[in-house]
Amino acid sequence: MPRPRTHDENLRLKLLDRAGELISADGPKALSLRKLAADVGTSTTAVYSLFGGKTDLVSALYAEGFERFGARMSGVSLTGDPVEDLVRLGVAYRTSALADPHLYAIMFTKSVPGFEPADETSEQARATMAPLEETIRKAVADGVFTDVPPEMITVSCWGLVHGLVSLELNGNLPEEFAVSTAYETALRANASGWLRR
Amino acid sequence: MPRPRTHDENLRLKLLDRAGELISADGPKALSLRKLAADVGTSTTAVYSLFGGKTDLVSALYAEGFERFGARMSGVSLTGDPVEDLVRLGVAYRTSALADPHLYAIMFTKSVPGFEPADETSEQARATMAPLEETIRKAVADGVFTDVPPEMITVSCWGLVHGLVSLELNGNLPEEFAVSTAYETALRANASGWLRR
DNA sequence: AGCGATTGATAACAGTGTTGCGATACGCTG
DNA sequence: CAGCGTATCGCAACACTGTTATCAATCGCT
Repeated sequence: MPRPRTHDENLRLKLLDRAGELISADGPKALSLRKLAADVGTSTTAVYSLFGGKTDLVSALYAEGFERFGARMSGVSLTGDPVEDLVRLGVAYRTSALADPHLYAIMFTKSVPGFEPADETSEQARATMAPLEETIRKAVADGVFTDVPPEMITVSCWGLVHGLVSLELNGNLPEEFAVSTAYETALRANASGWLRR
Repeated sequence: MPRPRTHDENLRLKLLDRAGELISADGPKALSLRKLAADVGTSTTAVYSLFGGKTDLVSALYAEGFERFGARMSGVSLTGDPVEDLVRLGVAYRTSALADPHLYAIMFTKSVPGFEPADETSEQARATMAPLEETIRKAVADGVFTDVPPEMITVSCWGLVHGLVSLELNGNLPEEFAVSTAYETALRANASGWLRR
């Protein structure tokens, strides 16, 4: 048989790790296949045999990002009070995003030019929102939230947290803005807006 | 004196126009200085003498984007009812974003790798939100909205619309989701959440 | 007419993702 | 044990990118 393969699962993980580091350090622009390969002691060919190309490598990072994200989201301890729980989930969302902002950028903004998430992985993205969906579904069923399709509230909450986090990461918020407290207040106000009156 | 200059204001506008077209057609990745120069019948040097470089060209697009955006926002006819007005402004925001999504991407997501908005232009960005700020400031002063710093509400509303629009443009929303109506409902619920109780 | 100076297109440079070639290094066969 | 076959992977070529240095072209003035 041929020479022993070095493009194995181990190398795959090393590439993925290093790629994440490079992106986290200097942004998506700094992720070059040549530099990546040199850093882990292989050639650019490895990326092609293990992933398929640069966009597929990014796709793998995308998936990993959602895995971490989903873990944090489902790790939130819920109280049963919908408003309080939505706030908690929102805070966890922000914490996750701030933990690795560049992964977040890959997930939710088109920060790597050629990359478009595949439908399958895009499905995984929404699966991350399961705890949120469940909380809202229950609140509507219990008559605590107003009677609209739950997805409507889900998307609204998701939109709010995503928007606030995006603005923060993008540097669009005023300098002297007390982000943390304002963030929580906004979450609470938004959730309250869905209370049955 | 030297040869007559052709790198003039006229060419500047043609470059800006064509750059916008290229980006709107195939995304930021498709904006190449060589192609751009060829399309308007000049050389890449023009971009350097007129703008300074590619990122500066993008910077000019960024500014133009905010100009259009600001025009649409301040063109909204207001009623005096804060909740209704926030909904109207939000709808105008979405309309603007959907009108030229790639310009929106330049403005609010880091869609062009090397580009970082300068502080000055970033200031212009927030100036666009003037109608929103004014509406909210008044509602708080009148005691219609709860008594928190107005910027807090402003950022919250901005975050919501920005988040929803981003998710929509990014393809993160479910296929069969009735975006328009859900969008309006979400805006109204969020605004209602700030009502004094 | 010819000089001087400035303008702008051309071409070189360093970098990118991607692809095809070809040396490599092993198991199997003779 | 020599040598073949073959899967594997590093290197180099290709086409492209933004950027910069060079240098020919082109005008007004002497």
